[in-house]
Amino acid sequence: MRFSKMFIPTLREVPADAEAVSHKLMLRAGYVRQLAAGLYIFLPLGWRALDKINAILKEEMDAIGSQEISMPILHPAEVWQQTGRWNAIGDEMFRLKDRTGREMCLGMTHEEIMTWLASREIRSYRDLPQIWYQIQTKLRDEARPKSGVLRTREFIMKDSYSFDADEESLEKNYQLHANAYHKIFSRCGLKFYQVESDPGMMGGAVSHEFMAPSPAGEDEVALCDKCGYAANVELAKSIPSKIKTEDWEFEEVHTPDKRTVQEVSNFLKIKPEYFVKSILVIADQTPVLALMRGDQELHEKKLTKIIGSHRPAQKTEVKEILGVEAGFIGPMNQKIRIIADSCLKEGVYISGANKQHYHAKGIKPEKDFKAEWHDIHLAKNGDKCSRCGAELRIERCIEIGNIFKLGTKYSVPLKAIFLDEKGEEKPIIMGSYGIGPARIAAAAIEQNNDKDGIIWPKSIAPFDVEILPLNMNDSKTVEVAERLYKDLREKGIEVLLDDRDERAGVKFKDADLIGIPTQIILGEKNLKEGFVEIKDRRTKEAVKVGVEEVVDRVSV
RNA sequence: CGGGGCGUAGCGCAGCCUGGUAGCGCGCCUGCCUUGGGAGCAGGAUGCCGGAGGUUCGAAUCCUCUCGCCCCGACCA
Repeated sequence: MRFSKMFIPTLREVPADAEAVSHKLMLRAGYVRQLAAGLYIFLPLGWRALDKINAILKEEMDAIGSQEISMPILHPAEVWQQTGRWNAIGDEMFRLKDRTGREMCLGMTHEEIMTWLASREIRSYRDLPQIWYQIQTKLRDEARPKSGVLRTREFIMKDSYSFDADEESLEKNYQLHANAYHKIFSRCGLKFYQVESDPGMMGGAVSHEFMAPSPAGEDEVALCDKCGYAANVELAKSIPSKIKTEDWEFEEVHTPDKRTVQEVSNFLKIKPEYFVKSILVIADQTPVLALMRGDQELHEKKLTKIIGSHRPAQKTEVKEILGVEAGFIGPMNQKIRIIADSCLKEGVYISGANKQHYHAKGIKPEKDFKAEWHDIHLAKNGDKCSRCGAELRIERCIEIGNIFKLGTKYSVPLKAIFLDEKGEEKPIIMGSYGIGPARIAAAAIEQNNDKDGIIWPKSIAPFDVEILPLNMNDSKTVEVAERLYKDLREKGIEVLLDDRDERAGVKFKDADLIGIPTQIILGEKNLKEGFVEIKDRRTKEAVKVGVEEVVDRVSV
């Protein structure tokens, strides 16, 4: 392509409402434009990059026997009603009515429709296994679209679905996908981790996420470099640092108006890890007391798995239920259900004394209070790995893909049944697998950029090579540029020729910004001696090469 | 949905407090000049000051409502 004919609206200044690096660079380099919150237009360069990513997705999907199909984006409500998700999902689903008043929605994912298809067409174990996939638009009315293309209300997704006769076969398809995903993300030049994750509303028991480390990400993962344990912090197990067991005897300490752990800690000059933090929550009308060590954070999702959905108690409720003001509550002599974090099992602690302006020192777990012990704290840097004891590290990541074992969650309600060898009816065992191509692009930029702009991994760059004829008024320059442009393309290399009548500086700046991996620089002086420069965008290293050698020296 | 911030030219911003009819830089257009890191000179175009209502002789500026966008949090197949 010729730069002069291609729509590449680069920006000198950063639009004010971009925060994430990838967002800023995608806007500045002319890859995307924003239509409204969470709605993005992909411009020619951006679309080419996505095409590259999608081509890789297709190759790797085809390689595991997954078959590409295309499903409607507009769905009738009934199918979603049958699985219960019509009601389970709230405002995140775009809903509408057709002209006859029939309720419809815009697809946010396709488990229902895929299963619907399977239910009509798959009869026998002989029809299994199947893997179907599509690369297609999804719509979700996100509460908070953010970070450019990373969280949007409309986005393209590669979603595949496996249909199996039994668990072993599902396991096989699950591993096929996991392996394919490793290949895909590696080929896209990303640094990534496969981590254990919470299946959430997708249902099913097992799921993994593929996470690309980046400060722009929304998730945190806990990683053990020694044994390889890797999990999203929403379920990561960890062992907080051990503390010394003090030989305090039980006593009540006057702590006037000192309520928070920090306040009491400062007042008594005792570190927060010697405190028990008591948090009252209300789960379905029933009060539950959650106990944390003073230096730990409660992880809501972990608690939800144990007691179901809940909310924090209001101040008046605390007084009503426990008979003492928030800030002075403790676990002793409580009649209500108590969930305590496992790390509190050992040690001697301080907590509220259940008495206004008093805290109790010398509390011994199991002796002074009973509780159900669970890991309900948020894993943090420096915690120990629950498997091998080595130190964990927490890294912020972008979720670029996920894989779920769904089991029969969708096949049962949608009656996707097959007859096995014995003629018995069985529900199809399913899995679902997603990848966000735009997130791959954004993550690639997040992981590969410098002060001058994007540095695309070769595999997903919108072009392989950019030719920079520095002076378009020099006939020799133009002649060589045109010849290289033609020869390289004939060799199957995708070339962007900056044929604009711009000064050298502008061309250099734009080339670095849009990030094509290889630049071929044609300067007058070099050309007179028969040389051009081949410059690597990433290292900025340039080599002088004879004009006739260029085509052979440029590899894809 | 809760908290915060911002809407003035294509982009980045000033002006608003203290009301008097719109400004800067970049970009854009024309010409000259220049061609190895966002050149220079000369000339030019561009605004419902997000929208609606109100106060006032007069509103970008003050007041009320509303819409939009961004950030933090909640939420997130």
